[in-house]
Formats: sequence, C-alpha cells, structure tokens
Amino acid sequence: MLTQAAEDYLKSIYKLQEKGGKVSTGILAEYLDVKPASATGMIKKLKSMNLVSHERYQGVTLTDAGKAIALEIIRHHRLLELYLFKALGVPWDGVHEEAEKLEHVISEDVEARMDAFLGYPTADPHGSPIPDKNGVVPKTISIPMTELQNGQSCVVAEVNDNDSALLRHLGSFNLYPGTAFRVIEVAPFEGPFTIDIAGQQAVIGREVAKNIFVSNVQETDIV
Amino acid sequence: MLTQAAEDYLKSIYKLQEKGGKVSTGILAEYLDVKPASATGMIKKLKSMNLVSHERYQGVTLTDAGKAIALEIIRHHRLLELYLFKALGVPWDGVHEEAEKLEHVISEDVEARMDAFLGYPTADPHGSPIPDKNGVVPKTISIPMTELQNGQSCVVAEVNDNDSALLRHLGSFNLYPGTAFRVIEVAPFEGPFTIDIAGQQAVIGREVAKNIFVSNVQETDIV
DNA sequence: TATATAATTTAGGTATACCTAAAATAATTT
DNA sequence: AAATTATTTTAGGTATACCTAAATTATATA
Repeated sequence: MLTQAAEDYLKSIYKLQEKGGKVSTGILAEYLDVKPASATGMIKKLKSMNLVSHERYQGVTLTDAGKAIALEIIRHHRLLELYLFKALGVPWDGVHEEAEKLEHVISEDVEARMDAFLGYPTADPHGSPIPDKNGVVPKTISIPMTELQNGQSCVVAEVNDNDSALLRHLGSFNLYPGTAFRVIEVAPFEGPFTIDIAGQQAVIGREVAKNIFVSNVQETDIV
Repeated sequence: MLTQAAEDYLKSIYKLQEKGGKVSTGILAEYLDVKPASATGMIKKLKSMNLVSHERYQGVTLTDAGKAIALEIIRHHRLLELYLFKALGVPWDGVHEEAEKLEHVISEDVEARMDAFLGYPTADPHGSPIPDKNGVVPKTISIPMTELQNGQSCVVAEVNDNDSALLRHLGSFNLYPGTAFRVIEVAPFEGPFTIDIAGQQAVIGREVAKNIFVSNVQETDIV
C-alpha cells in the first residue's frame, strides 16, 4: 500500500499533466502546497517505485503503473463526492473536502457498493468524469463559458471543484451540471456575461465564467 | 486535531477500562499490537495533553477530556458500522474493519447525516451501544449466553465484534441482535447448547456462546 | 558571452510513531 | 531477605514526510 502523501502526489501529477504540458517540481510543489525540496524528495521516492519518470530539471511524467494508481484515486474521489451528494445530501461545495480524506481509506468493496447504488455514474456533482474500474475516463466535450457569444444557448457540463465559495455562488444561480442557459449579452472589453436560466436573469463575471465549462452550444433566435 | 494513533490509544484505553480493572502498559500494548515501549511513549504524549492520568508502573486512566474523545471515536465507529450495514449492505463481518479506517476521517457533518438517515439508532449491527453526541452511552442489560439454563428463552442483545469468522458463523444461524431463541438443552460438564431459533435447531459450542450476550430471559414451558 | 535571475536539488533538521536492547523498577518465589 | 522473574521505562535507531538554507544547474538578460 502506498502512503496517503504518495497517492496525493500521483493524483496531482495526473491532474497537472491533463491540464497542460510539463509538470515541473515547482508547479507540483505549489499545487500541493509544499516546498519544492519536498516535491523533489517524493519524486525520487516515486521514481524508485517506477511510478514516475524523471530526469533532473526536466519535469515528471507518470508511468503506466503510476497513472493506473492516480486514476484509481480519482475514481474513489469522484464516486465518493457523488455518493455524499446524492445519498447523504452533503452540499456540493462540501463534498470535495470530505472526499479528499475518504478517498485514501475506502475499500474496493464499499466503492463497488456505492457505484451500484448510484447506478454506475460517469460524472461527479461538478461534472468531472468518473474513470471506470479499468481506468478508462469517459470523454466529455465542453468549452469554457468564456468562449460563448451573444445569443448562444448551452448546458453546463462541468465546473471547477476546488473553490467552495465559488460553488456556493454557482449554486445560488442553479448553475449545476445539466442546467441549460442562454447568453443574453456579453459585455464588451472582456466584461461580464448576462444570461438567462429558466427565465431568470443572472450576471456572471468573467473570472467566475472561467470556471464553467459548457456543451451543446447552439445559436438561438433572440426572443 | 489528534493523530490517528493517539485516537486509537484513547479508544483502546476506554475499552480496556470498561472490560476490567487497571489498564497496564503491557495490556494496552498487546491490545494495540505494539511493543510496550511504544505504549509508554504514547502514554507520555497523551499525559502531556491531559488526556490520561499516569503514574509510572501504575497503569493509565482516561481524564474527562480523554474519555470524551474516546467516546466520540467509538460513536463514529459504531454509527459507521450500522450505516455500512444498512445503507450499503456490507456484511456484518466486514463492517468493523472498514469502520476502523473511516472513524478517523469522517466529519461531524457527515456523521450527523448518517445518524439522521438511520433514525438516531442506539446500537450497532453487533448490538454495541452507540454513544450520543454528548457522550452518553445507552444502558444495555444483558447476560452471557453461557449463563442460560434449559428451557429459557431470550433475545440476542450483543455479540463480540472482533472476529470475522465468528460473525459469519453466527450469521449462518441468524444469530443477529434482536433474534429470539430458546435453549432446548445445555449439555452437562460445560458442554454445548442446543437451541431453537424460529423452529430450526442449532448447536452452539461453549466458546462460541461466550461471545453472545442475551436479554429478555424468560422461563418457557417445553412444548 | 558574461552575468543575473529563476528553478531545482542537496544537505541537514523537525516531528510522529514505531522498533530493539538495555536499564530500572516491581512482584513473586525460594 | 535474597534471588529470580516479569513489567515498565529509558536510550538510541528506523521510516515517512515535511521544513530551511545553501549549492547547483538552467534560463534569460545585458
């Protein structure tokens, strides 16, 4: 069994790898809120276990074995989030923190039972895909809300899950994955978005919109 | 926040204190499967936090603060066991091990939600009392099954929860808390018990019977 | 290209919680 | 009471995972 810290490193490397290019020691350290020297140490340890590849000053990459573990932890995390949300009614801005602790201790058996209870879901409460037991991640096609134009309608596909206050804010507008809305107006000069959600108007600032990803984008006639 | 190890020590001291008299370093170490020297170290640490009282060579006692924490952990554990059993269908011989890990990471919020889901229960799947939020332990009146006489009927109140194989064995006879049975015959010379459970006969050895505690004992006419 | 800046790694230190082996203390037996 | 045995504690060591500070290596600027 890996330590919790090692699991967190693998998970973080995976997420950073997904987001963008090279995962440097510094980026990884910042993401995990530790000092670069600590990241160097853990990278050496993970390398000795053949879970990551690493050349000095060149950044880290997950090996197949490391990626499999990372995906397993992410699966635990996202299934737990959805379970807490659906079965116990934990608000969506609280599930992340809770799952962060549980993901390291839940057994495969309990996970399978939650999976069955939830009907083998493919996305967590924030819209993030849940990898299956074999580490296959369901594909989701979505674009940042910031790319939307006047008059376009769409459905919320996914939102960033790492900011509780933001999630509460989005919740107050009902901006959950699955919710449809239409862009009434994008203010010029990178301004805020005025949108229509089920007949209600809402103004969404650009910084907030950056955290929202949408799908099913369609041109609509202005009513 | 206490470390997981410290919480386990407090919980163990509480349980050993319940069972019998003085909790010595050696007894505690054996119970936790660590060396006596390790127990000495942790006792010193807990004493410095005013969670236990300890005089060299005299055994440990929980302070009020230590007892409160011990009861909180035990509450977590037993609520989790019942939740896993009822909500997720985990077999009763598996819930202990699972709860052992979860009890240290579950939040008060999630615990309160499980408590409500379960209807504020007072006993776990093995019949052990669940302390309430204030640390009050529901009183249970029960006697060891080994004290039963021919012809007496009773209800299973509690069974020892620390042996999976035993629990599976009891489960195969339906000997769960709440199940009623009648003693048909106690074999002489400390022999096994022949009992009647819902019309089915079963033979329960003495070593097994020592792990079963019963209540509502009544004399019955032999039919 | 030389120098300044930034990123990374090494070296050495902290805290937790375990270990073994030896010393100290208590309890039991002769 | 003395000697043996058992228990407990001290002393010193291991592994994990973090830290700071200094040294190294790479990158950017003059």
